[in-house]
Amino acid sequence: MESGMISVDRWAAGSQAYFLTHLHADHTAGLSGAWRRGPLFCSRLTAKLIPCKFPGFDVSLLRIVEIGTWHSLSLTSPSSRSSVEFVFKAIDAQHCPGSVMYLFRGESGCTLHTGDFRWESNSLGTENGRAVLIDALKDQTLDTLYLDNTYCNPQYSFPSREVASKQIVDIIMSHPNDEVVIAIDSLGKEDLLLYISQALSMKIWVWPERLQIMHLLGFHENFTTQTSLTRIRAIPRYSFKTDTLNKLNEFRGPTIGIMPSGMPWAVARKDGNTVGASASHVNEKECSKNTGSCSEIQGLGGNSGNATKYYEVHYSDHSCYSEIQEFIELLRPVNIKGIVSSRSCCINPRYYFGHLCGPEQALWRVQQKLDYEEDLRRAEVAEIKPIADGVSHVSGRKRKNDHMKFFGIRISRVSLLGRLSRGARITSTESCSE
DNA sequence: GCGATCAGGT
DNA sequence: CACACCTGATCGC
Repeated sequence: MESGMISVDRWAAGSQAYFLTHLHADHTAGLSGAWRRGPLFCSRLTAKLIPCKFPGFDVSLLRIVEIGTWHSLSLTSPSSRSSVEFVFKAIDAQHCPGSVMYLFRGESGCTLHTGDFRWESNSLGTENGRAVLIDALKDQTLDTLYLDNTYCNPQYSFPSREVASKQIVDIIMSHPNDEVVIAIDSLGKEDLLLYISQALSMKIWVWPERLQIMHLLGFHENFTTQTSLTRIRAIPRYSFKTDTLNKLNEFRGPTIGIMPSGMPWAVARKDGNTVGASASHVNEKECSKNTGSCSEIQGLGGNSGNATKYYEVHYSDHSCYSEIQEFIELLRPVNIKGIVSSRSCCINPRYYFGHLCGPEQALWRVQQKLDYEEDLRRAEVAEIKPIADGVSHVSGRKRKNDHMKFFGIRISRVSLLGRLSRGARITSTESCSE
């Protein structure tokens, strides 16, 4: 998001406030230990990880955004030089540790930036997120939704991370004597590793820098850097290749690999057709010793020689199509912008969800509001209640250096309608890519 | 020499 | 196919 005043996951000069959703590299391009361009707003956990990720970073720039409470921000309009007030709220994005979405409310309307997020139905995190969003938006129009559209295509259907975790444990248990290698990144998949560790009552090896991250995240018992203590190791994804697996197979005994992020179920091509559809969400493959390439094993009896086997299991930290659909149906934004700019048009949110957004969605929300009023039979609900709560006041007073204020605002019916017309104008000119 | 950015790979 | 992230080349300072 670039409003001229606020940037989300963008680090070039020209903004007065910078917001970080999470610490993956594709959202921190331009950030470094030497970055000094302004206050950086992020979750408490992300703030804890930043000095490790960016040594030398000036931590006095960090502004910790507590999840679930409103924060206020006063910026200066570049054109009129007058003061512009915003309030914003962070919501757990359930993507990786510390990841959040940001909901902004100001004179120019209401904007939600999801960052990367997973919206698993029936999960506690989603229940909480839904309640927070409903409460935060009340009857207001969401003018713009910046959406994690990674899997915004009906072809993309995969199970919850809980189900995928069980599949992975099943695979490991079916190889009780083998070495196990799991590919992970510098942040994320901790819940999976914890689940495996607990299910098998076994520590998991990680490389030293990753152990440091684990300790910062509060995991002290389940991980080790001693190879002698365990047969399960998590290695960087860029090290997870046939060569590595084959060498382990050769020197440490029978080895299987697990790639918890492949896309074995179906592939949506640019022409919209599907390739390699698989209902199981688990692919068993083997590493060729000579060519270094991998081939798929058809069926269970396909064991050929001593080639290393590896499994692609779809464990995703992004929402699948049906989860994105549920999310958009909840929010009914006037405008949607995908934050993932793919070469293919297969994941354009407008293509599949155009009917759920547009200016008429503002009217939809007003109708919801009218229904709500009728239910309550109270005239006062025509105005939104003050948004400050006791918890935010306490947490705000405790920190003197973070320059945050908390206050309640009242938004009248008139200002709601004012945003309605602006939303309509935006929609007629916006395209989906940014 | 360093950082930012991009291409190409796993 | 996609993700996250590596390496290496290039550009600008």
